[in-house]
Amino acid sequence: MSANSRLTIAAHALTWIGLYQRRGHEVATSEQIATSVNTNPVVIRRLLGELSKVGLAVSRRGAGAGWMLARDLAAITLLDVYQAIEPGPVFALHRATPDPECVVGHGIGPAMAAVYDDVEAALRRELAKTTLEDVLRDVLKAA
Amino acid sequence: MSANSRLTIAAHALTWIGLYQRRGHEVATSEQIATSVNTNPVVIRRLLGELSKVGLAVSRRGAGAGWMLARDLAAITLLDVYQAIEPGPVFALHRATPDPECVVGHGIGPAMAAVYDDVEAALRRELAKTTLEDVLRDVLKAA
DNA sequence: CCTTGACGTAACCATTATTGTTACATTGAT
DNA sequence: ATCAATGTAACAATAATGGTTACGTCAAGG
Repeated sequence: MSANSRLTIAAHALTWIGLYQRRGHEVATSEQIATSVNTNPVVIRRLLGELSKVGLAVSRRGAGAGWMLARDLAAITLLDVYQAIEPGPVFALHRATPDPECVVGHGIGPAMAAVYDDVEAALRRELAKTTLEDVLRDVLKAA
Repeated sequence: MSANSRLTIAAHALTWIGLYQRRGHEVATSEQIATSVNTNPVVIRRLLGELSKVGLAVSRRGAGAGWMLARDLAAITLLDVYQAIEPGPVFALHRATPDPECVVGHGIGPAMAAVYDDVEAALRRELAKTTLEDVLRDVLKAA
């Protein structure tokens, strides 16, 4: 599976902003975050742009611009982040429609879809258990 | 996420073989399966090849060649199939190592890895709940 | 022993998602 | 008016998936 690191980067960015703000700073720039993540600032701006659309982050423009959290770290779960940035499901059905004349080809789609729904629900339940506050606590504990 | 349909196709193929065998046939050809799945026979052979490596399917060569199940449908869970064909994890950590001088950059990897382990475990638990026998029952019920 | 049907596999290509990068218009406090 | 940083377009590189063609290999049955 094309493992993607979008959730990792998004959680990293938000956690970084949260810690930075707790240390007394107003806003964090995409360049600062990109340095910690070790990537390009545009990657950060793109991700935070998606997060701002769903009300997890807020950006300021002009002089003294940068990013802030829209809510406290404790009020953001990994599920919130996941839903903001993950478009498609983990598993897909057939690319081309299976043979509808075949019993299996006809019934396999709904059967698998039901399973996939349960799997996605379990995945979401698990992601909902962890807040970014939890993540930050683990991060500081490891230091 | 690059939603992939490999699990769907694999479950479809195995279920098809299982039903075909119950109807009294010895072996199923990749061409027959491909017709039901609506794809190319090579795609089926590639997938079943991976499944045979972990002991879920068996192939015969020569004249009268084709595929058989290595175990009954009731003894194959979707987790078995998933583990045979899914190489990587659903979520990945950073592509490039984050800044180790940064508190967050240093601790975020292990923190997220722990969460991802729990998520994968939940996903596997869910897939283990369904056997191909269950899938076939749903398929026949829909007919 | 040789024909034959299907497997096993390599080699491409097309499509898509993700990530990295450059470039530039826009914003808004100072 | 300046200027730092956002918002966004555009493009390349990489990788995974899936479709296709081609061909060597195998073994049952004539």
